[in-house]
Amino acid sequence: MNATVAQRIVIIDDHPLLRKGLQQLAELSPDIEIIGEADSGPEGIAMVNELKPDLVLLDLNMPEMNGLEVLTQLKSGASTSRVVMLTVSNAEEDVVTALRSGADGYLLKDMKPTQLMQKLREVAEGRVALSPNVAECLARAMQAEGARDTAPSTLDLTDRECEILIHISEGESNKVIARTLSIAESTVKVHVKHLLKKLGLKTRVEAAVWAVTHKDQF
Amino acid sequence: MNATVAQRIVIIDDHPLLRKGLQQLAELSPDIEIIGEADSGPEGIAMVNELKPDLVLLDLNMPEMNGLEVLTQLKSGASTSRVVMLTVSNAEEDVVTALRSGADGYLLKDMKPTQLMQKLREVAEGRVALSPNVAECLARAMQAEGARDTAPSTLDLTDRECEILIHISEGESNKVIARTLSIAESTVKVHVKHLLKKLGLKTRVEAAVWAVTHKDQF
DNA sequence: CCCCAGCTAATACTTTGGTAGTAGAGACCA
DNA sequence: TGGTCTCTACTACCAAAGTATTAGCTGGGG
Repeated sequence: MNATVAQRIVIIDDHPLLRKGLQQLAELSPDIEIIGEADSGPEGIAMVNELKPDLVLLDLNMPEMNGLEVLTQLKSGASTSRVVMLTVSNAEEDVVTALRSGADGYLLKDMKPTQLMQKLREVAEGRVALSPNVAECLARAMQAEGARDTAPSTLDLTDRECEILIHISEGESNKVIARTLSIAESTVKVHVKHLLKKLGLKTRVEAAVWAVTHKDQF
Repeated sequence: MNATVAQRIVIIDDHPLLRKGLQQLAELSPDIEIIGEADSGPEGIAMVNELKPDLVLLDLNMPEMNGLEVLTQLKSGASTSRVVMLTVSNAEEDVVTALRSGADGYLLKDMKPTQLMQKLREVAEGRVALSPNVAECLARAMQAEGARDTAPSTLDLTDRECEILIHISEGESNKVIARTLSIAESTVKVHVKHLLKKLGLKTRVEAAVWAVTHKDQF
């Protein structure tokens, strides 16, 4: 593959020092460009939705909003960015949950810089990047559970929120939705706000697009 | 994209001569491989179900079983093969019926061989292949019935309007669109107003939904 | 019993979206 | 040359969307 265009990356991590390190590392790699940094989940989600990076490096352990929550919101949202977890924890549960939730990679912060860059390139090519220990960990998890159900992806929109999402995707205004459901417009606004938050989106337009591309999935 | 693997094709046509011609043509194209030939509908259906080709070339006018019947059976069955009609008839009715029945292309036998191969590659990439005359024919059919569809879809959209429509469908605000296109927000508003008028819609939400459901069509 | 989640509703405020009218610059065509 | 089209840009105004906060009501579970 010819990497003519640099990978555009957003980092979501609450450690400034680590972000600095990644910055420096990226400057040595012409095929990797860090276009944004966020030190919290919500901020990161907003940034991803705005910048639409090729890749998101996401820390697992953050105050305020857990990295896994951020991951699910990113993956359920309009974003098509690939997401790689970058963390110190190789707890089996976290690894499994992250991958189930759609993570495109799971790397540990103790990796050598050159290895890390190599892994990021692999992700850019569509592969799943795992630290060696993580791979082992994953194998064990697989053995442990054999064959069981797949696809949790609960996506906890309430009935009412789903209903309103459908109306949004049909181009209806809050006022019209309110009238057809016989509730107040202010109530519709509340539901809209909640479903936007849950989907990790910012406007009803994104919600409408999400709804038509993921219909049947909510 | 990645043409590493050749397209596996089955031909269903009752003219041995034409089949021979396609064979020779395929031998000159390393990315296209004919893995089976059938000279009747029932035989073709059986063959498709067994070989599961990437692509089926299907004649419309065959004795015993009409090509459209074969098409509907293939599309209603377990097969995931793409089906391209290859025929001498460009009767409007046939074209419309075939496409409505799920055909992935409609080509005429008088095409130049190189053109034909090109169209088949387009189908492999997920596009719909039409002979030029067929496209015209289809356009006429649309005009004829366009009254009730709420979709004027004359597609008068200018380049700029198309561009902005795409940004809308990605959930971007007028302000963001203005910034990325390096024009004023007021100008974006003008374009939005025009494209809404042309599409017969009232809000950008409807436009976004229209765009994602009719992508490639504008 | 209380607590919690979901639905309802309101107020007040800021931002964004959409309409209307005007107008200049550049391209193209007759 | 004049006419038309596209893109650009502005002003002004009103409608719609979204945020923030508070709060009453309900049903189910610990």
